[in-house]
Amino acid sequence: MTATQELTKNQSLVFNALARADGPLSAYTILDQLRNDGFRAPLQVYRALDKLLDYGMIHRLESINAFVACAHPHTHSHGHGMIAFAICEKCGQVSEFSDDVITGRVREWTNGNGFKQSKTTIEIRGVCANCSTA
Amino acid sequence: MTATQELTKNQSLVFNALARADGPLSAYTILDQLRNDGFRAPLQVYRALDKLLDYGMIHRLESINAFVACAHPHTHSHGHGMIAFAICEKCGQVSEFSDDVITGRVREWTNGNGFKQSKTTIEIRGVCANCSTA
DNA sequence: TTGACAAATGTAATAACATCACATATCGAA
DNA sequence: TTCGATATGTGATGTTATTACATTTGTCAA
Ligand SMILES: [Zn+2]
Ligand SMILES: [Zn+2]
Ligand SMILES: [Zn+2]
Ligand SMILES: [Zn+2]
Repeated sequence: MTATQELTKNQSLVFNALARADGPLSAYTILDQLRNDGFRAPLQVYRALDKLLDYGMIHRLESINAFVACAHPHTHSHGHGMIAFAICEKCGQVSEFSDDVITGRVREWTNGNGFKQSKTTIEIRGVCANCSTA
Repeated sequence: MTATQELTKNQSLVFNALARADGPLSAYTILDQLRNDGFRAPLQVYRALDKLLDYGMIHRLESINAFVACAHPHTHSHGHGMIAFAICEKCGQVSEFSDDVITGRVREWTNGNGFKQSKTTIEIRGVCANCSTA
């Protein structure tokens, strides 16, 4: 299966919940939103989330235990450059960006130290432009 | 109070547990290690951890829900440069480093986007040099 | 010294996040 | 059609973190 194709029923429901949200959602928030669609247990959500993470359609924000739909599904190639997230602690907005210099510096460190990197998390918490002017 | 001074009893116990560990510990692991010292409830650990984080003596690893004693308490100035952690998924070893170029690039992004950064997490998961040769 | 306030501690209960174990169903290829 | 891989349903359990409230300890000024 390729990334943007033929999701199963549960995967579609979970992805759509994230896609229509204006910010990150926790697994249990998703569960509550999908009760009327037949969801009864956390595992139904977590299994779908795992697949969607595999497909690169969503991201997990480790610092807030939440999940967000990928903001740039067509433009950035997950798996190559590292992705950074700026998370507003006021409104929950998440901005996603990729920086080749950061990616390069991390690679230099890992190569220099014989560290075989598998996954890298870069999360910036703070207050977004909108919320600081308001 | 300054950072490396006069911890309270509980703060000392928690800090020493982290300092003598060879890797990160979860709050509940610390709790279990301190049962004989009178610890009975998670909050006793979490409260001490919060203070030690304030003092910059320990770090929280968001991607693994664990805490680690600062590896460079005298050399790096927490609060200025951002700190990155390389976490071995085999042995648990954590290497801590700080990179001015990464710090600068993140600052460029946040300044350019009007984002007021408060805390930044950079965590690299993978396998350390020792574990990949073994 | 004592009264008052801040900081630290003790404890139980609860909330929030995530996985295990096992049964059943669905789908596609041999 | 039969087999294996994938997906699903469900309850129980495991793990991480916080709320609420009572008590103790330390500090300092009146
Ligand atoms: Zn993305
Ligand atoms: Zn905001
Ligand atoms: Zn440190
Ligand atoms: Zn290792």
